[in-house]
Amino acid sequence: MPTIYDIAKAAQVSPKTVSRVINSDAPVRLETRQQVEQAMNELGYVPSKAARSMRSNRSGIVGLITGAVSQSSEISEPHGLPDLFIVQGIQRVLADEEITLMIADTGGLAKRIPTLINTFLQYRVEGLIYVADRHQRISLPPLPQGQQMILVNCFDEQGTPAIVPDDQKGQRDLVLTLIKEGHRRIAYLCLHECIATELRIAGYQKALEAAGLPFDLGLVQCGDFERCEEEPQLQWQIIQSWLALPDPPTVICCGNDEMAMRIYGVLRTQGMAVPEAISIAGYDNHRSIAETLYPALTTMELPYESMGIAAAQRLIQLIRNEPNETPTPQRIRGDVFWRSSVIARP
Amino acid sequence: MPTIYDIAKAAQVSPKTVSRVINSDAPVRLETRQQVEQAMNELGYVPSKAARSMRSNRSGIVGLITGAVSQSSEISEPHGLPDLFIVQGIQRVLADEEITLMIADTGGLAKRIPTLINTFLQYRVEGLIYVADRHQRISLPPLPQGQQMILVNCFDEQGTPAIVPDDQKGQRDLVLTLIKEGHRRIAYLCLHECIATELRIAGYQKALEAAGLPFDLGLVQCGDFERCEEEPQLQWQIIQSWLALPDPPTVICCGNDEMAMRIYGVLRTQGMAVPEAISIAGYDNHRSIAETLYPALTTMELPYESMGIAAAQRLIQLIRNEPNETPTPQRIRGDVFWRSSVIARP
DNA sequence: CCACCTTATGACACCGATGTCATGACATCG
DNA sequence: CGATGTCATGACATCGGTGTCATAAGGTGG
Repeated sequence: MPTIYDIAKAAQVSPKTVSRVINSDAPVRLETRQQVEQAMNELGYVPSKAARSMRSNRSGIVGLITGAVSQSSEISEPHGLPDLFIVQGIQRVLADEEITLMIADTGGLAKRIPTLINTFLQYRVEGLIYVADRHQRISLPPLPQGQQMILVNCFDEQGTPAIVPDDQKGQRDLVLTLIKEGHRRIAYLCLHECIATELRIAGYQKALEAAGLPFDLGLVQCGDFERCEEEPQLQWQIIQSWLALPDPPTVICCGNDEMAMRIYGVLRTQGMAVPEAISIAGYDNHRSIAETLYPALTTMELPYESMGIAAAQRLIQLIRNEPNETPTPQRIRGDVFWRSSVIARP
Repeated sequence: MPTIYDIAKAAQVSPKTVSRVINSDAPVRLETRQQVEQAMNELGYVPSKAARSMRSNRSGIVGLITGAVSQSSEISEPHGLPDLFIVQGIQRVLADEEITLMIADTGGLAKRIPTLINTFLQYRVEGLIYVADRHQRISLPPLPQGQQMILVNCFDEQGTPAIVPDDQKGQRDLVLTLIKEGHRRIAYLCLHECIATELRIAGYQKALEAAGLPFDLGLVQCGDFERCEEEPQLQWQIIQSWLALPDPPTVICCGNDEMAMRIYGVLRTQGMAVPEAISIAGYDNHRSIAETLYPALTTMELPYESMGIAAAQRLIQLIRNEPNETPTPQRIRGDVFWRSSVIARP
């Protein structure tokens, strides 16, 4: 690979002049510039970032860590996680700023994180991004003074800048939409206990409250049986008990789209049509499910891409030392995706 | 950030001795080594890859390009792409070799590829990986002499080393398994025309042939109506026409898991139970669908992770100049995932 | 006892860029 | 016409490491 010295020799100028042509940071005679450019083209010159960043102290690299399961040390089974969209959102912003992204995957082993961070530091990354696979609290090892970092889909207790989905407002908005469409009895088949579940149940309650509807504890049940053999039956039992109520629900909100998909199967196996017999709503807008299901699923978007964009923008602000008033964690809203799995009621 | 000079001063040795401690490439007196190590710990020393790779001419970086739609210039709508698994497979291998991965996303714009490659070249990547979002033929701009590259999920005409899924053997294996379980009349509801579809239909034929079963052209239909409004009806028409045959199929192979998921909905809407009335098989083992559907979907794995692993291994061989006899493209086999959407027949 | 080798360390140049400063050729101005 | 300014260019040091070579101290063998 040729260097500026090779170019300089070929164009019969000094290396410094080649540098000036590359950076156009000082006047160069047109004729000279053309000679240099010709030499660069002929030799196929590509500048070396390593040499460049050594002088300028700017690597142009941001490091991203993903795939860890914070507490446990087991290897997690990734489920087709669309948290890839977070990375895509980040990419989009960074590409515009001419920042290159380095990605490291813990492979589910939290203990690898310090090593990964160290590798990034060796490359003198200008910022670090940690992306969790689900909304959670985490705790990362301390970083060197002045090293910027941002958390996505998670937060810590030290107040590191963090971007999380607004699960509470999300569930609230979804339920409010259902109410607006005439539903009064809304069941919630939630996921196992976790931060998202807590926030979403709170949002569900807020929506009912805002609409002046009573909160019926019986209409909130955990429908997540971790895909054990009997899950469909257990879920059907819950639904049956709801249907047996004097005032049965007209719509079931599911903890996420995957659960909604399974409930489609359960209901239909029992001869119940969606949405004619009962409406179904999901959460996440996991598109390969929500758009593909028949009928397509009404759901609340988990705004992964927006979160990625927000994270990258915030990180760039940090790198540039621009002030930012946004409190941490910064909660990102998603949109309701209204599809045909819910029918309006008079 | 401290340098070896700072460490050298603190430990009262020369920079070169610090270097020796870091690389243990020459004998250092125990006492001296401890002094240096102590200084490194106290000052929080992290070596600079930029400086290091400048001398050694080894960046320790591999670049990966993903997300492009080769021909068209439109932005594609990613569908929850599990080709993330390709990247994870690559990661796993590279991490063991202490190679760091740089990732760039075209955002669906093929014309950005040359720029991305150029950026990678600036970092002096030791190898390039191009990952396509679906099995296809592509054509990439030429690379500088000696620059190693490997294609994943795609191939070109220049014979660049490529890793692709073995769609033909995959579909053949799946159908052979169905036959082994007693099915004799197997319908195939395929995707739109593309390389994967061609290969899979060929595999379907080979399986019938191998089992001595007749190939009935009527049992192969395109069921991909691009999610237009009438898709469910059109699909139902096809299925109805099959069911009206004197010797109707006992199982429907779908072009992929998403289509299988939609067919579940279509069949159930028509009051047909899966798998009691008719069995369903998919393709891809898109886990968030296949495992989550009720009943769980029998399908053929699209071996994305294995492809990633194979690609990374092959690339490392190329980088190290090790000989490799494997022909290009190298086809990776997946496994049949037998789940409850298909019942055995006597 | 001296030639020779091994161990432990340092001095110095170099990798490929860029910042600083110097220099020569003109142009401009009083 | 000489002082000053601008343009165009080059020499040289520098960023943070490592390769090469030199060197001093101590051990070994003939």
